[in-house]
Amino acid sequence: MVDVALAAGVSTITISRAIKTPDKVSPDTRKKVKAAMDALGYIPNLVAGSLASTHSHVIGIVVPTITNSLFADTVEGLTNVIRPHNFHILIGSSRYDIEEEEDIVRAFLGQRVEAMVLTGDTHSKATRKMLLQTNTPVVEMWTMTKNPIDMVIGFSNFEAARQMTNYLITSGYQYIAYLGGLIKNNDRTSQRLAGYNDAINEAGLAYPETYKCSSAFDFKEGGRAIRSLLEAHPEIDAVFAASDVLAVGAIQECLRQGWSVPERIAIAGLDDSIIAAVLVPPLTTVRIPRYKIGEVIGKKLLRRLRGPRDETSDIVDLGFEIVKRASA
Amino acid sequence: MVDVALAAGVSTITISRAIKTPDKVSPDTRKKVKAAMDALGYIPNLVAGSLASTHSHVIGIVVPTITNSLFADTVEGLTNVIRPHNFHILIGSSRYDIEEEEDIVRAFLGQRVEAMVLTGDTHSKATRKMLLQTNTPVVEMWTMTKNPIDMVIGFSNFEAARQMTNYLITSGYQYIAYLGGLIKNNDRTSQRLAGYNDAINEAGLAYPETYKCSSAFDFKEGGRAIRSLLEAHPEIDAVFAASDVLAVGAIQECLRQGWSVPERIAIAGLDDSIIAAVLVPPLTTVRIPRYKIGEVIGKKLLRRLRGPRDETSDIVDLGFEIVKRASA
DNA sequence: TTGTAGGCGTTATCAT
DNA sequence: ATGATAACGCCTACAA
Repeated sequence: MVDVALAAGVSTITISRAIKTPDKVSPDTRKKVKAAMDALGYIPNLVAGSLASTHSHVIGIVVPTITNSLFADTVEGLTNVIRPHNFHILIGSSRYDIEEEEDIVRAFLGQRVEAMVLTGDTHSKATRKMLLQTNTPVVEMWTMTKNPIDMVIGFSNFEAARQMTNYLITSGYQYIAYLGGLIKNNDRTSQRLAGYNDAINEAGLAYPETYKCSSAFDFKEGGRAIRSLLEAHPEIDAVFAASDVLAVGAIQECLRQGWSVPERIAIAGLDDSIIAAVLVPPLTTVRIPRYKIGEVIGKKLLRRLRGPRDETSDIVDLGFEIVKRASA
Repeated sequence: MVDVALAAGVSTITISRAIKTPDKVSPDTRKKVKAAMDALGYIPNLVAGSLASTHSHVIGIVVPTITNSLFADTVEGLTNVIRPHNFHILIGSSRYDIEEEEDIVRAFLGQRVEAMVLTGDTHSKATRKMLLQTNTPVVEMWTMTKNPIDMVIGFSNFEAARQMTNYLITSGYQYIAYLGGLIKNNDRTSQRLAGYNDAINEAGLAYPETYKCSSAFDFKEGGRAIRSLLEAHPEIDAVFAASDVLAVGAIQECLRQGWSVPERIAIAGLDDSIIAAVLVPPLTTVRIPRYKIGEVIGKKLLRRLRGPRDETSDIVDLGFEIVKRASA
């Protein structure tokens, strides 16, 4: 910057202003500065800028897995909103482990991210403490919670599961099993299970505990689960898989076994992943506003970080939608 | 850090050393420092550290789209390798636009990323210039090129397309159309088209230009393309879609139209995306080592940035694999 | 509209 | 093994 200043015949602060707040500099100087910058190939050191201004222009986000295109949609929505404002994204994947999440949060806070976006509302004590103590704006996403760290932007996993289960019940299925994800330290999967239980109870139904399976989100697990379910309980006529991955795996297995879907057994999922619509039969599932979640996070954070006071609620429920297709 | 130093009764540099190079500090002081840090909830400011040391511990990566789980796999592979070494990832999506890529590269260099990972080998002049001038380690991925900026880690899109086309030819198909992505400023799609052309020519075949379609990567485009192809050229008995997305869209459209796959028309893809195996019929496609690409990038970069001199080649061809399934 | 002085929170360097 | 001092490259505050 000193070099550029010398070349342009001005002081360094004028260079800084010409870059950050061009309208505070005369058009003439602006031109000279631009020329000097180009000539020298100057790229401002934003690290130094961050240190001096305490504005890093970076937002951190932790997702359980990057691979899963579900969260990728949210990340894409977020970047698209914040990029025009010169914000960037530091991304980390926790592999569904709150200790790993803690490590990432610590590292990102060290990088002085201006805000943190976390998946779900289940975090380690240390994570909560660090975030509160540093007074970092926080978004917990893909969930709804009564007791947020700060902002919450997502949908009710409980309601999504409850309504889909209800849909199966009112469609006339009598023996509805449940295929869910691992529950430990995962509020999304826990809430979905709770939603299923609630719907079943409300309807006055009662099944053995073994109507419920939980496994990692994996095609193969979905197949394995449905096989053991139907072996143990041949009366089962519908399965609600609280994740499309499991549902798809289950449907594939049914094809292999010659069990027709939905005639022998109906299968519903949750996510409306990209596979759901192209599957044969197309999957009845719950559509989550994945991209929108990212966009809303971006908008809320921009306001919180730079904008005027935000009067809108810090808890945003973006809802979901039951998508009825042929599989159930 | 000053507060921690005071609390521990040592100087700031000792705090720094206790964190970064614990073995250079006596076990006793280490304990005192740890206690002071915990008591104060101290989180070191890595921004200041980056400025002082010129090591940001951040690697930038630009992908055409985050949404696409293809690149997400690569990002996941990369993070998993570098996380244990305290490196982090700044991610950006260019939306298949080299001007956007340029903006992102400029911003990331401003953040003083220690290395940049780019998709493909087609970049703006300014992008190349910035990267070379700043002497930043660069990886161009998902491609092979004779004229790299620095490192190249990927596979030959030309060969992948050529071999798949060949497979269709040797399988006995006579009229093989091509469905590809948009070619402008995209070396991957261009190379795939070239590979198809090469195989067709080598086999002594000749088709009208209208045997080739190009469109955005989108289910609907795949469907639209195959409809117009078969209307214009009913003799076509196979389609090579140089992307699974297009292939899946095409297969879905065939189902709708009542054209059996592969009897009426065979369809092959490229990517081996997660959908390929679960589709009905399962998709014949080309498997790309997506996750591995990310891992190798991580390993090479770690060596380049911190390790001993790397004697292995800076151009790594990770190959691909023809996956034969029922659709062709 | 432009400039001066000082500081952001670390780490490199050189000493002890 | 520990410390004193001076950067790192920019921005804030204040001044002209």
